[in-house]
Amino acid sequence: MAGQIDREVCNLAHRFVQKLDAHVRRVADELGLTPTQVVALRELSDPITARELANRMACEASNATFVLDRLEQQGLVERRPHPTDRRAKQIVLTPAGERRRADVLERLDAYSPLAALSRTQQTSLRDLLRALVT
Amino acid sequence: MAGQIDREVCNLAHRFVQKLDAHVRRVADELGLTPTQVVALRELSDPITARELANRMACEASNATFVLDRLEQQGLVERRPHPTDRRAKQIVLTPAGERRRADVLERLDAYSPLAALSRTQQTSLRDLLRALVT
DNA sequence: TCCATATACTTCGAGTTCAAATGATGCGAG
DNA sequence: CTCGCATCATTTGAACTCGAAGTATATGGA
Repeated sequence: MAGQIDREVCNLAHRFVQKLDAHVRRVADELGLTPTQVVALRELSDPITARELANRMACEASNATFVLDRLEQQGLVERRPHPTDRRAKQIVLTPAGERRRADVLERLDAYSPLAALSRTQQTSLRDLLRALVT
Repeated sequence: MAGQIDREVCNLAHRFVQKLDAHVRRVADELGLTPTQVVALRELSDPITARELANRMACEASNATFVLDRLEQQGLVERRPHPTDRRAKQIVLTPAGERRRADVLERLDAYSPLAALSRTQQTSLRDLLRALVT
């Protein structure tokens, strides 16, 4: 049966992503942030636009707005007018935001979700997923 | 860099699961159900317990309670006392629930999320994910 | 120049999720 | 038998998600 393996793979993918989320949640609890804030800080490397953040977070733009509201309230980011596109806004980390981001990265990197796989297995997995997503 | 491939794989997995969710959402819209109801109906094959449903749905028990409330309100399932364990309840599909489930399965199966992969690729993917989740 | 279409951001509602607390029942160790 | 701990189901609260609708700006072509 074709549906058989479909089912299992979907279920496993779901569980794997849940595992990733659980780790993010753990880090968020440690740092007194919410999970989405952790992900947003992870992705906020350079000054980027809100849409670009949504792309990196793989979510809708409305979610980016939502999390940026919170981060802005906490003084971790700043919304500046975009230099060339007046529709857009440039998101910039404040100094406090930079420090927070450093904490986030340090804790996130203290765990490799792919540790159970060898290097060649990791690249196989990457290639298979690439084929599925595009 | 190790973190490099970690990042990409996690992102790809996230996007793949989003694609799966989008399909479920589409089916849910077509049938006038919510996405979670669709997933619950898919998993409700035999009379099972609420905990078992949560396991199959890969979610917390409280979510199973939540979705069962809705399905019960709509007359699609029934909660019966469990024959041997008085803590548990047996979830049974009503005739209307059986019909609904048939619709759900038909539409869900009309699309294979793994169509982009060959059979051997599918089993490779399954094995890699198995190793990650356990 | 002016209009049609596309894009950036935001607001809002409905539905989901997890996690913690609660009450009832099962079950094994002493 | 009974005490202590595990398990089933439920309730509740905070946060997250999507998608649709609305406003402002951009951009290409008539």
